[in-house]
Amino acid sequence: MVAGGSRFSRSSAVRLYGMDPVGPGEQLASVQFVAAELDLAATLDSGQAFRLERLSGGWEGVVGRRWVRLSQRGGVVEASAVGAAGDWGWIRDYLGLDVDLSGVYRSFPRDAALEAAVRACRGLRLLRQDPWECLASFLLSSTKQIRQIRQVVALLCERAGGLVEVPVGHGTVHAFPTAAEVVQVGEEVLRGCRMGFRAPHLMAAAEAVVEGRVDLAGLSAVPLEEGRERLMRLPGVGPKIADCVLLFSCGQARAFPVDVWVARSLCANYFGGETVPLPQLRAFAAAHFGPWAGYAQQYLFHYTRLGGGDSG
DNA sequence: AGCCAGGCAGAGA
DNA sequence: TCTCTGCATGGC
Repeated sequence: MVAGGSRFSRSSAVRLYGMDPVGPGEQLASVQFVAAELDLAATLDSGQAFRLERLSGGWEGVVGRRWVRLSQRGGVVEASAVGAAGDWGWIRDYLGLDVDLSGVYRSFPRDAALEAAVRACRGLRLLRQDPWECLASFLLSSTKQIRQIRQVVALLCERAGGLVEVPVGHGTVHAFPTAAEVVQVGEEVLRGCRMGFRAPHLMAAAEAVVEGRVDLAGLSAVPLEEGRERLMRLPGVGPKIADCVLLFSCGQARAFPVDVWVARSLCANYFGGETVPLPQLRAFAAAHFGPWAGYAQQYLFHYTRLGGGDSG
């Protein structure tokens, strides 16, 4: 449920798109709620999700199959969506607001690097994303800059995803394609989205989901190592991408994806600047950062990318 | 122009 | 177990 008074305002008619519209009575609805310990900017700009774009005064994009606009003033978040927004629990889930961030901070080891990152990024939360969208997006992420991942994902949605309802006067917006839709468009279309050698990986993952050879929903209820093993059976999924999926969409808070930035940060701050092999970095992280290691990882990642620490 | 980007997989030491 | 390399593509 949403804290604070739910206020449905700014209603207006909505234009419908898609194959099976719900009906012409749907309206733009907004809600304001108090969100303690949330920095929306840090959360949405920290490279977890690639479909919410920063606009003047907020962010706009698609969550699940809903168009949404988000903004924040002080401790108050305003969310707008189209149609049956329900009790807005879905946006609270997406923003990970059920996690007690202060408790997470208290669980962290007391070391200078992490404390500096927390000071700089306080309020950064881990999103709870759709597992398929998360897996597909991070399959496309390898050796690409975040800006470029956003472009490829946008192309993919445009060419393979269905339409979602948008406010009147708004340009068309596409949902992230389902696994079945990815299979249906075929690999040539994927290559046209500039994903290069990742195209067959995405196609194979989509086929595995469609054929029921991988159960993404089940990954939340399985030990971390088991989840890794299952995901890494997919071509193009190694330890890093597996941990991204487990952390960003399966609630596995111990998952600790080590990319080039996190590796850089760990080497600089915990190994005196020497270059340490990836498996050793992962082993160190698993032992050092505790039950919320994945959050620590995201703080180090974002802080390092902002130029903080001794590694940027 | 050249190096790098939220990596992975295969080969070889 | 570690290191090296190719893989597409574009940003800086």
